[in-house]
Amino acid sequence: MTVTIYDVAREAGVSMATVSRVVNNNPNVKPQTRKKVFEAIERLGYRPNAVARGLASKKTTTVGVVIPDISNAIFAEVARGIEDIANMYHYNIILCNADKKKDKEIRVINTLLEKQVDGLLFMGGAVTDEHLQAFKTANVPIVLCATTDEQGLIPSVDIDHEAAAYDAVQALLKQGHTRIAMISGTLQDPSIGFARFQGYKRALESAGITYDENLVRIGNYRYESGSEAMKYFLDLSDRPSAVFSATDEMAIGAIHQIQDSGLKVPQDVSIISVDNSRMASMVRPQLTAVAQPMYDIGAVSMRLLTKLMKKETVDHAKVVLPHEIVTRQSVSAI
Amino acid sequence: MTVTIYDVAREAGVSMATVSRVVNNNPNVKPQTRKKVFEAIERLGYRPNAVARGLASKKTTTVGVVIPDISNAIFAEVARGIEDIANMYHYNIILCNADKKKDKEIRVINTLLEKQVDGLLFMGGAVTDEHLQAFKTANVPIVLCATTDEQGLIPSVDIDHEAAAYDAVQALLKQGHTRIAMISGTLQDPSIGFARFQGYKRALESAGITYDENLVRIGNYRYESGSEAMKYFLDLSDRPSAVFSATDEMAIGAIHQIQDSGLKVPQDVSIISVDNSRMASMVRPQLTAVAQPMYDIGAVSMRLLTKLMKKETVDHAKVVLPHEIVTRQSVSAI
DNA sequence: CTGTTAGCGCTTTCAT
DNA sequence: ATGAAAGCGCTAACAG
Repeated sequence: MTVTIYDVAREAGVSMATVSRVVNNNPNVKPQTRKKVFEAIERLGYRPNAVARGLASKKTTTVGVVIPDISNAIFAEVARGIEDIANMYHYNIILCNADKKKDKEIRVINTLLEKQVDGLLFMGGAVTDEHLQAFKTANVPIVLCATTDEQGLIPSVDIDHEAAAYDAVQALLKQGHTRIAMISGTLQDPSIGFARFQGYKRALESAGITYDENLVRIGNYRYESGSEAMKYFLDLSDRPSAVFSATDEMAIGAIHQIQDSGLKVPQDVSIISVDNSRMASMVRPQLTAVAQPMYDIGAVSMRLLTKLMKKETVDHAKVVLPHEIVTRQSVSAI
Repeated sequence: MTVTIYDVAREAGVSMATVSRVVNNNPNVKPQTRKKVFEAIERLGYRPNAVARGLASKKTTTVGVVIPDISNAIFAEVARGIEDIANMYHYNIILCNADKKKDKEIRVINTLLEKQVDGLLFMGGAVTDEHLQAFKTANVPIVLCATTDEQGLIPSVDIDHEAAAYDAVQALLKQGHTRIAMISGTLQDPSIGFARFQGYKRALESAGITYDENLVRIGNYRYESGSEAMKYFLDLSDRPSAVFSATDEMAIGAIHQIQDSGLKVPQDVSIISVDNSRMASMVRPQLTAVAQPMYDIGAVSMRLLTKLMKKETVDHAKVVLPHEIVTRQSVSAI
């Protein structure tokens, strides 16, 4: 039924070892024998069984990727970066959505490890002690992707979310804004939520502006929640002249809310966000945003993982990719 | 170093078979023995090796997914549908981007098959004879996802792209438009490109309108190409009063092009598209579009694949999911 | 309900 | 340059 390496060996009149060598491109094979083997492979339609190979060699050339949600544009972009580099190094990826839920994350990490992945890329919510525990039992390298652990024990690649937020708010400050609101993500989320909120507060502080909790609303990263938050701000007696949104999508919701209430962006309210997804240039006015290099985060973390898997020594196990502000039309001077 | 089923057996004072039984939830184990085994597993920190299991049982509980581009929102949505259902049936997915390139598609199909996936979900460009050939050598079920083969030999789940386009254009016709342009995808793409173009032509025909090739531009599905196509139409001496776009993203590019030239949507030009991605409600005016149920296409195709993998008999191996037009604000009467 | 025993298809020493 | 043979860790009859 299925043709095995043994069948090929017999057909070619050589040993299994020799077939294995030609299949694996081992140079120690006489060209003539190699040819014979290839012909036998062709004739029989032989297809190597990667599972058997994995068992024998203890390598599967597949890596596990745990991701919050592949249907989120930001993460999908990271995933593409990961897969491109994985492909380049002949790895395949097993993709698991875990929705930033701790239990689900732990569960998929374990099944990935059971599947004997050669390495693991983890993109999730907070990295808790339980995560650390699970990582410890893995005897394969792990890199955190678009996240970091508090203690900085695990290799990771990410941007500095706090600084990104800080820079975004600075851009608003520089235009003379002083009443600056924030549409935040949940503070439970360490990077996108908490870190960006911290950056916002630090920027305000640096300008001597006292923090006003009425100017902060927590959204769920979605368009609608951006709209709702903005509605709240607009109804304030003393409404903000500028808004910092933790994500593009909420920013766009805010923009439309402003426009729908007859006001103008940026003339009446300026808006800036962090992300710079493709959508940022697909709104009017186009959105000014701090760019997170998502594709690169994916690509670099996969590259780092390949090095770790090859046991190469790496100098920077914690890489922080630069962010930059891309100025479009949603911010103006007050 | 690594603890195996044999170690657990010794530790628990039972045979490997018994350990295997408790790990696999085989009911034929005395509760007491089961308990002993679980304790040994716990004590040793045993983690079953899925690769070894795969070799022995000839099942990997993983399915291969070839997708054009995971960073494309439409496909990412399908992928999420696939993964959710896969997860529900305890399958994992190996994800491969193939960019609708035939060579790449054939290559990943083969590596997926080498990895002994239990089934394959194929999302790609045209299904050529070479594809059919590759599918034939697979001895696992395959389902086409958001595509179909001409001959209808392979199980598939998709919408009727031709009818979707037809319906979209009908909606324009119903509003009295007669000069209707189309922003198409490449005609090489059977479903999104060619089929939608055919639907456009058929709708025109049904209304007795002669086809004018000046009213069709080929885009690349991206925002910018929608803008460019629209610019071309706007420069026509006798510009169209309505535009049908093959995708949301190009439609949004067109909307902005119209607005940037001082005209209004839908007052001056109506626009309709096929997709109904989340972006459709994130533009102003909100985009009227024929909804493709992408998540469902993914979910249903994965569900179908599970049935095929379990060798259940399926009555409809070719499922065509319904599409519906969701009316928003981008279309008005002429 | 439990144990014995062959493999699953391949890689990898170790010889030759 | 090539072959022989011993596993890799597990499942699946089969026997009892």
